[in-house]
Amino acid sequence: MSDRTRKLNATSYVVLGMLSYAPATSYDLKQFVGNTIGNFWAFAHSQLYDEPARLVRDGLVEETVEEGGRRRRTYSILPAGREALRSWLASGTHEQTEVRDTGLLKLFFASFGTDQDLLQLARDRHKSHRERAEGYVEQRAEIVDYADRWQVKTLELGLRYERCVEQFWADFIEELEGEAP
Amino acid sequence: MSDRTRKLNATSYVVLGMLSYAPATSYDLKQFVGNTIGNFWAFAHSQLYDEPARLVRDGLVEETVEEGGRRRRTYSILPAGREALRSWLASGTHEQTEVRDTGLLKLFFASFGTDQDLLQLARDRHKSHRERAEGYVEQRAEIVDYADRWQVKTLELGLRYERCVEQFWADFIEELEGEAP
DNA sequence: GAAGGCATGTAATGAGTTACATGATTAT
DNA sequence: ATAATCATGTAACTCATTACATGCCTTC
Repeated sequence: MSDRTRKLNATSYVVLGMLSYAPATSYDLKQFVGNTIGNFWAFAHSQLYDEPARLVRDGLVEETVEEGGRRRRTYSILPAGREALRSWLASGTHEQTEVRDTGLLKLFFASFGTDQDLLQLARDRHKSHRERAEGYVEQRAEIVDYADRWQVKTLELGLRYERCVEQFWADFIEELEGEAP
Repeated sequence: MSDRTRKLNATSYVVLGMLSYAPATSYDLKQFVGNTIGNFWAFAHSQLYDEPARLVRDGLVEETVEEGGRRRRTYSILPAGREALRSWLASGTHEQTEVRDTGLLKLFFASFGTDQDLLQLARDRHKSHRERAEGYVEQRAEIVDYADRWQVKTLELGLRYERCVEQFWADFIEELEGEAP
């Protein structure tokens, strides 16, 4: 364990959490993240190569290198890592949720564009949120029988969120079309 | 205008958008952002010092330095900057929305914590989203009479989102309490 | 056996965060 | 006139994004 304890961030806990299920390579992490929390919180694949290396340096994870071949690196969580995750889960959660939505930014500044732009934006966003909601429904059906109960719950929150935003844009399109028929 | 055109990002457009209303110092930007889009997409104040400087380098914004005193720097948008904003508003929007919510991450990994942690998490998150929703209601009342129409709309989306997530956690708390009475 | 995609990684750059510093203004 | 807070900025560090590079496996 290194003495200078770095402050862990969200990426750290995602990696620790994933590794709590089983040892994994960076590629495994990438796959798992891509199908689950990557839906709402995206990580570039290089982050999933960098972060485990940092956790090794921190003494929370250990690395075993495949003999010969491609010398792939597999990461396993150490007791200190499990402890870090537990203590994070037990700590208060006061950070503000961030919703990074380019569509919202464009709506905010829509006065500097045309009416056409805005209508197009609303249609794009409506479609995108609807598709994502549908994706969640499928995903839920696929995993509901065997996945971790809380993972399924997470998906349900995602679904509610997408439905809500989808509805917003639908109402908004209607409002716009009512004005300029 | 510089020849190597950097790819602008969300921060860039926020600054360009704000400056489209009127010239401003970094501090002005910080205030405006803090009261509006900062609610869902936060920017550290240093970003609002760095980004205008980059936009100057890009030839999209110009800087005038106060004579004497604190030599404060005021930024104004140039025609090329307005054009960049317009063209962004006219372009398609296909980026996925990111919802960076620590609560969601903790829910996802809740199996590695205790039931108590989870209940506490649900209560924290419920409270936080409720308060934010209430804040939006007030904010809307304050600005609805004079603010830009689309800015108000943005706030409405924020409000719907908060209500939706608030409800999720409320239902979830009920579910948990139903199990371990 | 060549092509295409999956798996694995690194380097370079750019951006974001945190901490530090200090000048101005207001309130007591 | 001192404290507190607002306003203004920079430096150091960490993190994220993008591009590059290439090995391995499947399929045709």
